[in-house]
Amino acid sequence: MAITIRDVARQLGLSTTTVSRALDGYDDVAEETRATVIQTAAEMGYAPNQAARQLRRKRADAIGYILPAEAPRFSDPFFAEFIAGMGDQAARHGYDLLVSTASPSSKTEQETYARWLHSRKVDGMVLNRMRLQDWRVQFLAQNGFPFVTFERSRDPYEYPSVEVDEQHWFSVLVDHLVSCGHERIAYIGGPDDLKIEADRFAGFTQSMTAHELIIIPELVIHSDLTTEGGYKAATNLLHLDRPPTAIACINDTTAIGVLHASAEFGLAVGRDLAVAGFDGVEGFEHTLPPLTTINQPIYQIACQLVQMLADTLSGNPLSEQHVVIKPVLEIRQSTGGQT
Amino acid sequence: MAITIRDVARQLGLSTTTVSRALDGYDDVAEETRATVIQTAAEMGYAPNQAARQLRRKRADAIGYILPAEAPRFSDPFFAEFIAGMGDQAARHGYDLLVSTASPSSKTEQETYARWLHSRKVDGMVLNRMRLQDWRVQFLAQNGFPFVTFERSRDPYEYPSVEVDEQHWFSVLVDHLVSCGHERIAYIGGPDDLKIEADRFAGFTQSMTAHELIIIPELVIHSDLTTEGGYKAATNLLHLDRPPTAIACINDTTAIGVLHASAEFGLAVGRDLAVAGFDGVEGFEHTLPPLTTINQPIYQIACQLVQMLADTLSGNPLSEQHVVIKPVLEIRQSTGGQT
DNA sequence: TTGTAGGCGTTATCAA
DNA sequence: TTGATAACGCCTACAA
Repeated sequence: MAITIRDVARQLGLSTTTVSRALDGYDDVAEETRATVIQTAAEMGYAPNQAARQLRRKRADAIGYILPAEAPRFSDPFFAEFIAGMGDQAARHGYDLLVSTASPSSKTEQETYARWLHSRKVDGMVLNRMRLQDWRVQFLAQNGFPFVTFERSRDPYEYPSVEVDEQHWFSVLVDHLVSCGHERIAYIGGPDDLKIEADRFAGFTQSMTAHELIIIPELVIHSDLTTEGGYKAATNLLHLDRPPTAIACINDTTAIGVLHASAEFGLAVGRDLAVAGFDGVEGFEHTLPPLTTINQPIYQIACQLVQMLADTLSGNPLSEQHVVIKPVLEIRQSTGGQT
Repeated sequence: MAITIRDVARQLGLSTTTVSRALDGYDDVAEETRATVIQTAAEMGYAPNQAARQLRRKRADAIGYILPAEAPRFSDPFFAEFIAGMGDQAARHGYDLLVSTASPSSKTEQETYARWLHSRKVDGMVLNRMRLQDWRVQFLAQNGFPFVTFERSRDPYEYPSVEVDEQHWFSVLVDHLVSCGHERIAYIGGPDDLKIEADRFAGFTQSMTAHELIIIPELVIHSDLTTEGGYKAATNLLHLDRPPTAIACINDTTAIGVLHASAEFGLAVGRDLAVAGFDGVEGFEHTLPPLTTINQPIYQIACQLVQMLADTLSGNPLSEQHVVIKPVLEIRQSTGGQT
């Protein structure tokens, strides 16, 4: 059995109260007492039982994140980076990170959120991959449960969030394609109910319209944000009688698949065909050719989210409720940019 | 405040005992009583307080995983897939997955393991990226704490694990390079203390020796398992007076960087230079050219690990203590394989 | 400055 | 079949 506070107290001939307060840094403990307590506790390998502490303090010192994993063999590096960021920042604040997986909008997803909320397993949650109408926002907001999000759904609730002006930056990406001389530009997006799909496609439309270019329906494809999806979508596009000269992808992962399909068609990406992504996942500057993208600091965004959640949980007012991050357009060879 | 079991009991005019037992499926409760209890509890939105339950039951219904994140902007997709697999399987067994991050062998890592163990935040742990001598194995084993690992360290303790015969399969990979006619083969590895480094390099040596080829010291490089590291290592290799004609990489992520460097040197990978990786991360079949690799079912391995841990925790004897997974050699274009 | 005592919500033991 | 009661380990008024 693990060592309890009572064991430490008994060992020292003190009451559990004193030990508890010494360890928690209260100032009504003699310095000398505190010193011995801390030392003895460390020697004995004492660590407070979390369950007991949680029960008493009514908080879990944990934050939750439910990975929107669509399928087995889910390996979008975006999430590795996102989780690493949350984990690091959570640790800095003394929080644990509880992770579960659930298919978006599935029954499992609902059950998991409900269970974590009701059972107080976590003190707050981080959400991303927001949907246009997001039941999670409604559910958490209505239950008064703390949460922060990356991207904002369109639900009429007030909550802290970090976001990127997706529409604007996607239009910047498309502007870049246009400035390279492209007119017949395709778009490979994601599921219709996702906020990023709506925003990024809006950015696509915005830029095309501003340049008086026509959006050709057969060049607009809904895919699933995976490399495999991008590969298939691009294969279809390149089979067309009049294929596009440029393809703007909703994310980097999709773009990788497009690069592959292009190569199979014998096209030199950057010369015969321009390809651009969005996200800026670490390591994707090493694709062939290197991928032009909108680079968002995913790790920092994840840190920022946890920071905001931690502030909320400890009652610190947030200086900014809606943090807007400015990503960077990285022009690389996949759109003919310099090496 | 959340609804407690007492609220439910009061509502029904029953004792908390009966409610608890009805909900937990004990058979000494009248069927009729159970039915009303279950229904009322659901209607009231009751969910057991986890902290109280854990305190009483002396288990957390959670398993832990500490992500060996070396640096910020950590985005190896291997881990996204690994976490997704663990999360899914944990959920199936009613376990939560607690994730933290720590730099390998850092003080933080030690503190986190110690804290989770002593505070009983988790019932068991999953380890990977094992080191040759792994303090984690010693620490957990000596404390009698349940854990499972992917790969085995060389510590003299008995514990359940899943592993791949890394040496054998890396030698298969190198055999393949040799069979393509290569003799001047380079190796880009990882940190010296990692089990996979020792094993995969041993596989390299084994194959080279078997074919009576010379291992040229300047063609053996220690890198850091990242794309960036692979890029730099390959750049150095290709700057040599007599560069290699083939490069075997310790993992896929490293290989991606090698592909990039090769392109910068104007080399057509698959024709001028052969490149091979190891891991088989989902989506990496779409690199340019598609990467020859040893494909391990990462998702399934993660599931299997959690399954074994769950069995251990519930006292089921494991049918196999050391599960050996057979990966597959995927020959693709990066080594001149067929399209 | 230190100790006593009660309770957080649940489950297990024992008695009815 | 059900209920009273105690205990899990900790924290915190309150008392000393």
